[in-house]
Amino acid sequence: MAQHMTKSIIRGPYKPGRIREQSRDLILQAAQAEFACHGFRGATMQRIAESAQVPKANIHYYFTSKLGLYGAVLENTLNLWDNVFNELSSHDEPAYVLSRYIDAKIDFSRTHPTASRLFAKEMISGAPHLSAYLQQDYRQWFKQRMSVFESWVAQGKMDNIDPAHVIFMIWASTQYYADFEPQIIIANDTEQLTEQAFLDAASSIKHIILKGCGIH
Amino acid sequence: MAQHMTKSIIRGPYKPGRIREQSRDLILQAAQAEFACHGFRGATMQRIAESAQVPKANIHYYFTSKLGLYGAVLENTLNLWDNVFNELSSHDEPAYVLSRYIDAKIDFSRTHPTASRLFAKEMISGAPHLSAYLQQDYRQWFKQRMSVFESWVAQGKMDNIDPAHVIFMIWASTQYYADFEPQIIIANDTEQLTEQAFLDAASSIKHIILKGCGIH
DNA sequence: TCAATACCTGTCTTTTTAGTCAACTTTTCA
DNA sequence: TGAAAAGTTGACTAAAAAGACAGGTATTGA
Repeated sequence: MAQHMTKSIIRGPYKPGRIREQSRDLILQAAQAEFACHGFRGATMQRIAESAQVPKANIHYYFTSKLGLYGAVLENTLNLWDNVFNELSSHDEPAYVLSRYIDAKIDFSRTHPTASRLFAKEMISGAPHLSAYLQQDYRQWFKQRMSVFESWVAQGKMDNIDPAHVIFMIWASTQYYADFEPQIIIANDTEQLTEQAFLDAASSIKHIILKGCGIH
Repeated sequence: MAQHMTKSIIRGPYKPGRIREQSRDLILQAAQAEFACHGFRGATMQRIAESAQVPKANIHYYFTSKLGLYGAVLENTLNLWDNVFNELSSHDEPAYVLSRYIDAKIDFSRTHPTASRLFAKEMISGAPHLSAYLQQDYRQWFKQRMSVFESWVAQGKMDNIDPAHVIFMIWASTQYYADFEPQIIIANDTEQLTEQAFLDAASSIKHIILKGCGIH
């Protein structure tokens, strides 16, 4: 009530669908964290409800089922992903493109760790809910990048390495700092990963990838 | 019965504890796969029982509880890990050590994918059941390797890169081929990963890591 | 102001789950 | 060989889970 009034002042008068959007976002946020931590089967609607501080029945008002909620979370997270990486399309200089891409990936790991973990969990489980995405957008994206790398190899701008492995190495290395955080924290003897730690990681990864691929 | 007789012929006369060992192994195997796929909470005793083709009550005869079973699976897998990597202790030539290490890691991903996925799932969940291991054996192992890298840097045998990031890159890149198999399969446009695919991956990773670190 | 619509939630049902237990069979070894 | 020990399992219980739903409140626009 007081809360709703405040929001209406900030965001304008109520319209049908407005509250819907806010509540859905709140639930999606909590659900993402819960699914990222415990996987689809391990997550419970009750815990998601508690985390979002809404009654469990409220979740079922906005989402058809647990599976429907999970699908919405995945879709939501995929959009986020696309928005972040779409800009990095094409450029002639591999050093520039790869540097920016590695920076963006590391930044994503820092700012959206749960999104990264959600996908990691889904992949490790065999990606049963991502087949449509993997077969289409992802496959297309991957093939495009492959051809860019191949043109760089043909132009002598980098060593003759299978581009797939380079891409996998970049993904693996950058996502590692989100997905395997506990391991890194203990190795670093620290409480939590600072922004500087992520910048250092990006710097090392860029050094090794660029030099390792013979890119100047 | 027939099964038991066969085994007794192959492995000698029965002794107390013999059947115990066999049944435990069978259950542990099934449990590892189930926990790797669905995580601790997502796995169910019923599914593990079906996968191992034993009644659920039989699992509770050998393991105190679901948590006890999970602990046994983790311990079992940790031993496996140690046995594979302990040999690679120390050698003067970084190129030799890192090459063999990368080969061993990739081979582990190929031959023990569920073990890799089990740990990945546990890490992504925040490693709630691995704190003891991480705080002791792992920490110790990590510090030892760090000092080896530092001596290489001091001797001018490799570039001045924070060793932690190099180790993380190797782990991330090699484990990726076990943990993110669905993604790699779709990118490669194949049905399953062949041994050759793993060898190619190892080759590319070695090229990039060694050259990228300035190791000759 | 006042219907109409959107939103909220306590309570209930059904299914799934971990774990128990007592009766049973098989194996061992003296 | 036969009694003790080890192993096996169907049937049960209690707790936790997803989901349904009716009866409520809040918001809207005319």
